[in-house]
Amino acid sequence: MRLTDLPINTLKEVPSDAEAGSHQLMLRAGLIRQLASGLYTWLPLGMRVLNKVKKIIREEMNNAKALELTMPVVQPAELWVESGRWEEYGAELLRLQDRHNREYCLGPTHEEVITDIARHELKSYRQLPVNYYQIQTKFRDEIRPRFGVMRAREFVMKDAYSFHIDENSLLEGYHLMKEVYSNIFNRLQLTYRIVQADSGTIGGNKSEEFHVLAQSGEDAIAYSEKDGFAANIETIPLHPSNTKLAEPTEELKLVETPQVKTIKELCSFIKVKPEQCLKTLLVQGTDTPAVALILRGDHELNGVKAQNLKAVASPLRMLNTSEAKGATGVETGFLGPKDLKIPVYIDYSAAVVSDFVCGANINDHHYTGVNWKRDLPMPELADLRNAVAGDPSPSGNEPLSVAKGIEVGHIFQLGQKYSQAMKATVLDDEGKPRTMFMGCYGIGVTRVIAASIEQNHDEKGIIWPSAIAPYDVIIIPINMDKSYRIRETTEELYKKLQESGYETIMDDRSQRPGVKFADADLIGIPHRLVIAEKSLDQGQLEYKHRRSNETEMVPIKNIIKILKEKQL
RNA sequence: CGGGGCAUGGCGCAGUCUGGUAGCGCAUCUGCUUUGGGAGCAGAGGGUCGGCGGUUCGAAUCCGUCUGCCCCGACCA
Repeated sequence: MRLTDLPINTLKEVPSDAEAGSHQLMLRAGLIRQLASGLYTWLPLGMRVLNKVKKIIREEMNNAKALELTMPVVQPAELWVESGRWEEYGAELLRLQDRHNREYCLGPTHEEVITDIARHELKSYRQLPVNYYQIQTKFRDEIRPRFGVMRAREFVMKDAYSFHIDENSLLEGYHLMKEVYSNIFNRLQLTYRIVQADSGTIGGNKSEEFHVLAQSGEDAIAYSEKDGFAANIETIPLHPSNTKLAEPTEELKLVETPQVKTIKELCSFIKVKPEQCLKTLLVQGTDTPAVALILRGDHELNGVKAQNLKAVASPLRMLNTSEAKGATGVETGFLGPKDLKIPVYIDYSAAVVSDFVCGANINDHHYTGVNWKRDLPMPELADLRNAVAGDPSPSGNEPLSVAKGIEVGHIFQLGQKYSQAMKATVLDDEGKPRTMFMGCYGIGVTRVIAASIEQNHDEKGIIWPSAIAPYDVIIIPINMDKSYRIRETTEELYKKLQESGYETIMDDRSQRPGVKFADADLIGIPHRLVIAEKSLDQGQLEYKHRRSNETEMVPIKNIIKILKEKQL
């Protein structure tokens, strides 16, 4: 493609809305443009990347005998009522009505539709197992779209659904998909990790997530290299600490702390570390207006774990400041476990802190040098927090490391949740109807692209992995307008590369070299070939890989051979 | 949905406090020069200052209201 035929509108300045690195680069390189909150147009350059990702996914899915189909984006409410999710799914499901006031939704996922297809199309166990998939636009009315295409409302997803006669077959299908996903993410040249996960609203039994490791990730993943364990920090059960409670060394002291309401403020006000402070959170109780949960200052409450306590109302609800004050008589910043007149639970790790700092249950006051047993009785212990780096791995005693991840894939063993609700049965070898077992498998296609950029960029721009680069090669002629030789050589080279199957950009714009170099770097084309007078005399051109800092002179006539060698 | 911020040419911003001729950089177009890392000079086009209502002789600026977008928290591929 000649750049005179392909308008690439690269931006020097960063659009002020873009926060994440990948979002900024996608806008600057002209891959996408925002239409409204969470809605993006894929421009021609971005579209090429999108198509490459789709192609890889299709090839690997087809290899595994999965069958491609396409289901409607708009789905009738009846199916969702039948599965129970019309009520369950909540505000994220965008509901709409047609001219006859019939109810529909925009598909955030397609379990209902595919189960409906399966119950009509699949009659016999002889037809199983089957895996249907599609690559299609989904809509989820996210509360807060952000990071561009990373969390958009409209996005492209590859979703696959498998149908099985029994649990064993489901397991086989699940493991096959796990392998297929690994192949896909390997081909996409992503650094990723497979993580144990919660199945959330989709439901079912076991599920695993594929996370691309990146600083900007929204999920925190705990892992241990040695035993190969990895899980979302929210899903890891934690046990009572082996640490012994140390003997008190400080006197209990009441300290005036005016307006000091957060752990951060407290730490700088009285010069302690967060792990030496205990924080008190109030949630709604089952039979009481309030239950107090005590955590170490540096730890995070885990909602699912807290919700599992009998005394805590489900679903979990934090009290707002006025309710909290009503239940305790104290402002929220000054709550503490000592002399608190409501049910109290304490996280295991908070129970082994001695000489700690906590709210005094008196406005504008905290205690320092507080010790369990000496100054107050030990409350009931529980596992209340998210795992952090250094916690022991559940599968051994290795300390866990924590990394940020972007969820790009999720595989589920759904079981019979949908097939049962929607009566999807086949006849078995005795002619009896049997409810099918299902698996479902998603890949965030558009998110994969953002994730790839998060992992592959530098201060100049994107560095595409060869597998998904919009073009393989860019030719930059220097002073083409003035030199017939340059033009001629460039045209010849362009033709030769195209014929050899390389997707090539030729920058034939009348721009200064600096502009061309900057654009080439920004849009991240892997191989750069520069044609200039000085090297032409030797029959050479300059080769540079986007990832490398070095250029080298190579003979023009050997260029195809050289590109082949560089392909890795 | 709760908390915060922003809305002025395609993009990034100033001007708003203290009402009085709408401005800068980038981008775009024309011409000349320039051509190995986002050029220089000369010229040009492009804005009902998010919408509606109000105050005023006069509103980008003050008041009210609505809308959109972004950021921080609870959801997910």
